[in-house]
This record gives sequence, C-alpha cells and structure tokens, in this order.
Amino acid sequence: MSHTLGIRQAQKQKTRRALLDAALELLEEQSLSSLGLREVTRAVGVAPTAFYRHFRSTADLGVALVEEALGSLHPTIRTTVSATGDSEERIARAVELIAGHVDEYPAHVRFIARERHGGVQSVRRAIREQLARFTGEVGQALAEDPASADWSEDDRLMLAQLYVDQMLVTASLFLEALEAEAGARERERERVTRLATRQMRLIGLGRRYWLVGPAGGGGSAS
Amino acid sequence: MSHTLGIRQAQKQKTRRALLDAALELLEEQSLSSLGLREVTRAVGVAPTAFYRHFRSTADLGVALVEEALGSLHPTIRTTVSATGDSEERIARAVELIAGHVDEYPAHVRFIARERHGGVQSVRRAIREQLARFTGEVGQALAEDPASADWSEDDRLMLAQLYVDQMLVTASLFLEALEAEAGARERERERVTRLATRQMRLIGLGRRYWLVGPAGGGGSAS
DNA sequence: TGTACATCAGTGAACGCGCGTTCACTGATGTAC
DNA sequence: TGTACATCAGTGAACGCGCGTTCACTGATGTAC
Repeated sequence: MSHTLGIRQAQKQKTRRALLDAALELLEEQSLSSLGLREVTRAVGVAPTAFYRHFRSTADLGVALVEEALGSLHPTIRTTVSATGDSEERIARAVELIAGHVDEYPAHVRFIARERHGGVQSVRRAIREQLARFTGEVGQALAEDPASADWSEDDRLMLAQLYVDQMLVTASLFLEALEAEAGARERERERVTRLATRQMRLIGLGRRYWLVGPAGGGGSAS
Repeated sequence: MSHTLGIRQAQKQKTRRALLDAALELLEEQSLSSLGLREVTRAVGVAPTAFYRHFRSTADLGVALVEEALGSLHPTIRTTVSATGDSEERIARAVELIAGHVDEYPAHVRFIARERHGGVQSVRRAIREQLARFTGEVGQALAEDPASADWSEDDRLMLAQLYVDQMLVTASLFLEALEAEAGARERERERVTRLATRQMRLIGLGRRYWLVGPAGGGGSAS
C-alpha cells in the first residue's frame, strides 16, 4: 500500500531523520540561534557537508522541527476540545492530554517554548502560524459547542486564544516538573495538574457567564 | 544627598552601562546563548578583555539584565493590581500599563520573553524568581481585595499566576504589534488592546463566580 | 538479463574568520603621611 | 599642599579552536535500451 522508496531515497530519509533527532537533542541545552551545523553532523557521524543535502541552514532545520512538533497535533487538539462530557471531565481530559504529551515529547515541547520567542525569525513565524491554526480550530470547536454557539466569532477567537496560550503555559509547567529531581517529580506533576485544572475551571466559569455579564450571578453589585 | 562616586568608580559604571545597553540592543535580533563577548565590546568600543572587569560571562550579564528589566517593576505591579476603581476601570488601567511599558522598554520586554525559556539556565532561573515574586505580590493584592479576600491562599496564588502569565502573553502581543509596519501599527495595537481587555474581562467573570460555582448563574445545568 | 551511462548522497581537504581566554602592561586615580 | 606608593579599569598581543562554506571527488543506486 505505502509507496516504496528506492534504496537511495530511503537512506537519504534516514540521514535526515538522524539530523533532526540529533538537533532536537542538542537543543535541550541551547537555543537554535547558537546551534552549529558541525555540531549536528558530528553527533550523527556524517561529514559537515552532508548537512547541505538536507537543509540550507540550521534555521531551515528548525522550521522542519516546528512542523514535526506541532503539525501532527491538530487532530489531537480537535478531539480534545470537542464537546463530549461535562465541563469538569473535559478539563481533566485536556490537562491529562497536555501532561501526557509533555511526557512523551519533552524535547519537542521545550523546543517550541524556547523558539516561540527565540532568535530565529523564520522559526518564530512557523510557530506563530501553527498556533494560529490551533486557535482557529479551537474557535471552530467552540462554535459547535452549545455553551458558546451563540457567541460572536470574534468572542470565540478571543477565548480560543486564551485556551491556546493557557495550553502552552501549562505544557511548559509540566516540562519544569519533569526537570525536578526524581524524588520531587511526581509531586510537582500533581501540583501542576491541580493548578492547571483550577485555572481552566476559572476560565470555564468566565466562559459560562460571558453573555450573562457581571450582574448575572447571585453576588452583590460591585 | 546621593553618594558621590570617585572618578574611577563613575567611569567604571559608565562602561558597565554601555556594555548592558549594547548587549540589550544586540539581543533584539539574537538570543543570549549566541551573544558573543567580543560582539558586545566591539559595539561599545572597548577591548574584549575589558568585559571581564564587569562580568564573568555573557550569561552573567544576562542575569544583570533580568534585574534591570524586572526588578524595577515591582512597585508598578503593586499599584496596578491594587483595588481602586471598578473592575472594568482596573482592566483598562492594567492593559494600558502593559502597552505603555512595552512602548517604553521594548528591548527589555523582548529579552524577558525570549530568555524566559531560553538556552541559558542561570538567566531562566533569574526570570523565574522575579516572576514568582510578581505572583506573590499579586496574590497579596488579591488578599486585600474584597472580591477575593475570603478565598484560600492557594486559590489566590492560582489566580495570581494566571494574571502574571496573561500579562506576559499580552506584553508579547504588544511587542509584535510594535514590529508591524508603520501603517498597521496603530491598528494592531488597538486589536491587541481589545483582545487583552476582553480576556481579562472573562477571567474577571470567572473570578467573580469562583466561590459561587457553576450552578450560580441563570444558565441551565450542563 | 546485461550493459552503458546518469544521478546524486555523502566525502574530505582547504579557506579565511571570529571566538573566549591568558597574560604582562600602562597610566590615571586613590590614599597615606 | 606635596610626595611616594598602591590600586585597578582598560589595553593589546597572542594562543589554540571550531565555525560555515567551497570544491572537486567517489561510488552506490537508478535508468534507458
């Protein structure tokens, strides 16, 4: 079924993979703008010049890493935000999804957090574009959810952006938890789970009362 | 009144200032982990070795920049979050404060956004510590605000962290607006102001109903 | 199936360059008397 | 106020090193007949 590559193409893909993997590992302890082409090829075990058969520059490699790190996440985002279960269940599911993703792909998460505001413009742009897609997709999911179906498109995107940013903040907290020494790691993870859950819950409350306005509840006037 | 430095000390401070300023400018287009000591001294017009009279390394200089960028912000944070005016006024004040700060110190803001998750550990830690102080201070302000005085300390810090992260997200959006071409800049700035204001408003609604819970409003049960 | 030629991923030598760090120094500023 | 000595911010030469990029190359793989 799958298209079989020739031997030459297959070998080329293998080297490309190795370059991407080596770069991602090196990027755990530095940022892209200081990553050297020779460093990467040395880690892989090929000649420095081989790099040019795959990428124009380390910035170019960085853009490819953005696709890898975020491109495959769209379906996941979709199903996570979609409206099944009550709001408490959905929050728990979303927080667990983020925690699980950080556990499985810590280097990808660190790379995105680091380079989102990093020193390489093309990579910043690639990340911004992927995140804008996420925002659009979350906004779409909100349109299909009765709780926000009658909101203006503008309001839905406002909330979607809040969710996407909150997702990144949370992922980055889980990453820090992962960096704690083994003894404190699980406790840190719990703490972040609890914090993120309550923040999502508070945002969820804001969402519920968005169209009702500040005087809608049982509280006193401000 | 002010302590007068000797000529030698005064000159040393002047060189130090020049190094910090030059570094900050160079950091607009790269990250700290790729900033070279020789780059900085060249920009200032002193010998490379002069650098060592002031800093052990560029990482050390980075930590000094963190102090400069965030250290002076504590009183401002304090007065902004403190409870004067109704909630809509306070939101407008906070958003304008952020916009103004980004206008006045764009390079500092970019530096913090970039290095918060950047490749230099000591700088990341310095930023984390300053932001934790902010969170504590906002938490303190929330304790003094009738709207959250009867919350648990834990809940107040949860909200404080949400506010601090939201502040950084907003600052970084204003920074992007500043980078737009002159024709679109004001429009972008307006857009970000509107977005951030509504996000703060939604969080504020969540805050208002936090202790009331999801069944408090006039809506149907979920 | 076999042959002759084309393609192209990876090689290895070479280049000029800027890096961080060392060291002994200079000469203006500071201090003790 | 003047003198003799100490301090120390900034200098400039020198070092060894790794960098990105170029170039002509090799030899396995692919293709046309």
